Formats: sequence, C-alpha cells, structure tokens
Amino acid sequence: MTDDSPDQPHDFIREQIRSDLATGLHDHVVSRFPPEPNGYLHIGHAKSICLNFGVAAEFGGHCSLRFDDTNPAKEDQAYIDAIMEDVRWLGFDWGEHLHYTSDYFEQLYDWAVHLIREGLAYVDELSPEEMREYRGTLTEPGRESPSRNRGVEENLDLFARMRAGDFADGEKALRAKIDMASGNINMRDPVLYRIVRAPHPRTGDAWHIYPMYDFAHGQSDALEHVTHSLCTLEFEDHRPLYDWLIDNLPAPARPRQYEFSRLNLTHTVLSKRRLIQLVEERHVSGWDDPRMPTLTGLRRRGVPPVAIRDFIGRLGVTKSDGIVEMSYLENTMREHLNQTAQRRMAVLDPLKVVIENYPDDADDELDAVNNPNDESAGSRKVAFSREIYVERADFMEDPPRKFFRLGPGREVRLRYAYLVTCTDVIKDDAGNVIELRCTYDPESRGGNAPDGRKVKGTIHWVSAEHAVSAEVRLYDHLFTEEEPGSGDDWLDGLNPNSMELRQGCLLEPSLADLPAGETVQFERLGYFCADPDGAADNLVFNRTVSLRDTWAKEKAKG
RNA sequence: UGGGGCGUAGCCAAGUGGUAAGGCAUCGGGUUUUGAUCCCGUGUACCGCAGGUUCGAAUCCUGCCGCCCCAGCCA
Repeated sequence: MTDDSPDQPHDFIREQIRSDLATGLHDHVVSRFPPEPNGYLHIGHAKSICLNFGVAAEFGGHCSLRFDDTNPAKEDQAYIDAIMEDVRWLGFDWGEHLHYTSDYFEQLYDWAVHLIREGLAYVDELSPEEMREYRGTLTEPGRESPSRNRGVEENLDLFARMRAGDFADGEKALRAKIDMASGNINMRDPVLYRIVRAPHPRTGDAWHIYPMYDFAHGQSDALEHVTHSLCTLEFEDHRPLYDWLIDNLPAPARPRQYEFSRLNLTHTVLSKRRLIQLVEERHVSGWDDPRMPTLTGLRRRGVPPVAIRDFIGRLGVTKSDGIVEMSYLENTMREHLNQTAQRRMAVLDPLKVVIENYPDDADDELDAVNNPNDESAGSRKVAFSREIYVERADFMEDPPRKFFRLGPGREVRLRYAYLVTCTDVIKDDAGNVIELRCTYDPESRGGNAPDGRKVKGTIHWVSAEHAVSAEVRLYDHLFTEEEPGSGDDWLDGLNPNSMELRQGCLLEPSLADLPAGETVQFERLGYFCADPDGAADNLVFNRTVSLRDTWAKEKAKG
C-alpha cells in the first residue's frame, strides 16, 4: 500500500477526500455533525462524531456542530445542552463553528420563494392523507396534485400567507415540482415547508412554517461551505433531492453527500424512538442510566471517552451494515482501563475472617501497587488487621482440586499481605458459613514466605476495622437477546437481571473519596466508578465492566 | 412488480486482475502476589451462488440468490 500516513484510518470516505484534495477540487475539508435536538446522543452518534471531527482534523479544516432544529414539535433546549456536553465529553471541539439550522430560516424562506418564481415549487392543499394517496406506492407511480400548476403569483401569495400564519397546521404545504412518477419516492414532489404552529426553542413564535429536513440540510451544508456531507445509509435515496435542490438554488457552495452504514450493537437498541421509550416507560432510570448505550449513560457507567473513540476507530467506516458484538466494546473498555485504572480492593459479598494468631493491637500498613502497568501511579498503604473480610465466593467448604482459593486447611495469599491458612469454619444454626478462622504466617509479610513455598491462589480482602461500606451496582446487558426483535415485541428481550444491586459491600477506605469521573479496578472483580447517587455516608459504585474471568468459564464447562 | 444500497472466517474489516492483511472472539501453551494483564501459537474464508472473459479474478462481464433502506406535512 502506498501511503504516507500509515497510522491514519483508511476508508472509502477518506479515500474520496484524498482524491478531492489531490485533484484540487478542495484544498481543505469542512464537515459537520448535525444532530436533531430531540433526544440524547448514543454510541451510534459517536461513529458520526468521530468520523466528521476526525476527517476535519486529519485533512485540515474544521467540523462544526449544527443543530438540525427544524421541527419544534419534537425539539427542546434541554437536548441541545445535553448534546453539547456529550460531544465535548467525547473529546471534540467545534470551536467557533456552532450553528443552528434555525439561523438560516430567513435564507431558506427566500430560497423557497426563488423556487416558486422558477416554477419549481407550489403550494398544495392536499391533506396529509390525500397526499399519501396521490404519492402512489413503491411500485406504482403517483398522481399530480390538482394544485400542481397553480400560477407563480398565487403560489407566492399563498406561501406568504402560510408564513403569516393564515392557515392551520396541515392545511397547506409547499412542495417541490419534480416528478410524481419517479421510482425514487423522495422525488415525487416532496414537501418543502409545512405549517407548524408551535413555539420554536430558538425562534420562538417568529415562524408558523418550518422547512423539512430535505429543504434544510443540504442548504445549510452549502451555507456553511461544507465540502463533504457525511450521513448514514438511509439518506442515500435523498441524495438526488439534495443535489436537485442545490442545483436549482443560487447556493454559495456545492457540498457532496456521502453515506456510510450506521453502527449496530448486540444486546442493546440504538434507535432514538426505542431509547425514548425505555426512558419514558421507566425500563431504565433515565437517559444516563449506566445500562443505556447513550453517551451520558456510558459516562455514568465509567467508560473513558478515549475507549469509545478507539472502539469506533477499530470498526472502520463502510457501507455494509452489520451488527457489532457488544463484547468488542467491552474488550476495548478493558484494554484502556487496564492501562490507566488504579487498583483498589473491595469485597462485594463479605465473609468474615478472623486471623487467630494475629495480634489485636497491631498497627500494620502494607504497600499496595496502584497500577502494575503504570509505575508512575505509585503505591499506597493499606491497613491490615486481625479481622478482615474476603469474598464469599473465594471460599468453598469442599473445593475441587483446581479451586485456587480458600478451603478448610488450604493456604492462600492475601494480596499484598500475608499467607493465611484456613483452620476452622464457623456456621450458623442453619448451616450457613458465617465466619472463617485462619492463622497467618508472620514471615510472609508482603505475600511471600521465606521458605519459598508456592501458593497458587491470591485473594483480595479488606480490613474489618478500616473498610467503608457501599452499595455496588453490577450491570449486565440491557437485553438478553443479541438482536431485540424488530417488531412490537422488542421489549420482550429486556434482561430482567441487567442490574444486580449489592448492599453492604466493603471497600478499601481510600475509595471513599474517589473523584467523580475516575474509574478504578477492584482487583479480581472489574472496573468501577463512583455514582452520583452516592453521598459521603452512602457510597454508591457502578461496575463499568468486569474483568475477563476464565475461571467462571471453566466452571461453566462443568 | 419500482428505486437505492450491501454480500470476504463467529464479529468488524483490508484487498481496486497475479493467486486472501489485521483486530476481536475461539482453542492451545508460557509468565504472573489480580484464575486479570502480558507473551507465544492456533483458522484451509468453495471471497453469496452459477456461468463467462483471461495465462491468471475476491477483484472485469452476465444471470441468479440473500439481506438492508424508501410510500412522515420526522430527521
């Protein structure tokens, strides 16, 4: 491959850009990320964000953030604010290039008038139902509206009155005059403007008519001198209309639209409609529920934005639609967290252990490495004492040979501490194990015995006296099914155990003041971050992702 | 029965006529005070199918099959 920049991604869009730069069609790149402010951004949007901001940065140019706010009935300022926050969090900066389609309403109106004067647009009074009927079907051509050949002056007058608010919603609409027999339904005299008597988040009551997506998007691109207008595959058959409008308007630039496939992920849904439904029907706690594939949800879950960017980058950009395994995302999260997350100890399901030969009053602090993959992370002191807690799952009364943990008479290493041997098992009346008695080897401080004996298992622990308690939320896939049904039954695939609540977990005390936004590894368990639901006296942690667990896999095999 | 796309290993994806990259997963093995990490090894992908052109095709041609999108005054 002949390439001067082997580290840069290669895909058909970047190839197109290279070509356009090479032929001199453009000498820089202008792109844009154009969300409609009617919902929260999800990981699918991240693909578009990374692509658009990515190419602008790679080839010189800029990428703007443009709110496609042409439908006041569904949009809201709160979404605008949230979207900006999410894009920034993901790691992108639009600088001065913040735009709103609503900024162009006046220009768009003038252009509509221009089309009318050219005889390329007309005011129609077919009702929505009639219009659907006249449109024909996928296989049959449509019929022309009786209003189609109305005179220019009358159209001009009617359109002005639409703007003035003389008509009710749906009473009239401005349509392009193209071809009612086109195989491409978007070309069958598409509606350009409709009457919507609703206040707009930005323009208030100034307008009673609003441009449709098709009459706004390409023109906004042109006004911003966008060179490459990148969107998803479903807009492919809008491209002829996009081009038709630019061709028939005195547009200041000639953007080209390119389409790529959107991201699909297993075990979740990525359609705005469904995400809204999950929120509204309370299947999740909100847009930022850590189980949601929204950027705000992933953030609350503790996923570093760089992991998302990296994940998106690994997928590439193509036109073929597929469905990416959620485990791929999780793996990317682990990969980044493994390098950067500090290690801590936390016991999620505590089982008390008394070390009988350990002094009551010892004041023992052990050195624990903060991140074995990053020496600069240093180490910390962890208090040890006679009574500790270990993970209940790290003890078995009658363990199989390959269980490298605690069992009667078995010796294990307490991470960074001592070698201990289980000497007694204490049970309640019902026969449940409630406490372990152990002895420790005073010579093994730090975790190694002077005699060099091998201890296969190392388990984590917390000091009873020093630990802080917390609630921990363990998340799993939102859907048990890889691909939630495409029909109304899609909710049937919801995972009833997508969140497991653990109360009374015991954490290493340093976790009490873990800064928000920092994700740490609970050794041997996974990556966790503090949740905003928590308070100083009521810590709450979210599991970002578990560690890979080959032991669990081994057990599952039987 | 219309229009627009897409089909390379379980998933993502290179490849643009010269005889199939890479990543993830899987399965082995090694190292290891996280059964994590790390390291090493591991896949015959009939390149959707069938013909054709060519010395030679995943790459060109023809036909077929499968999947996705489009009939909002949503984007």
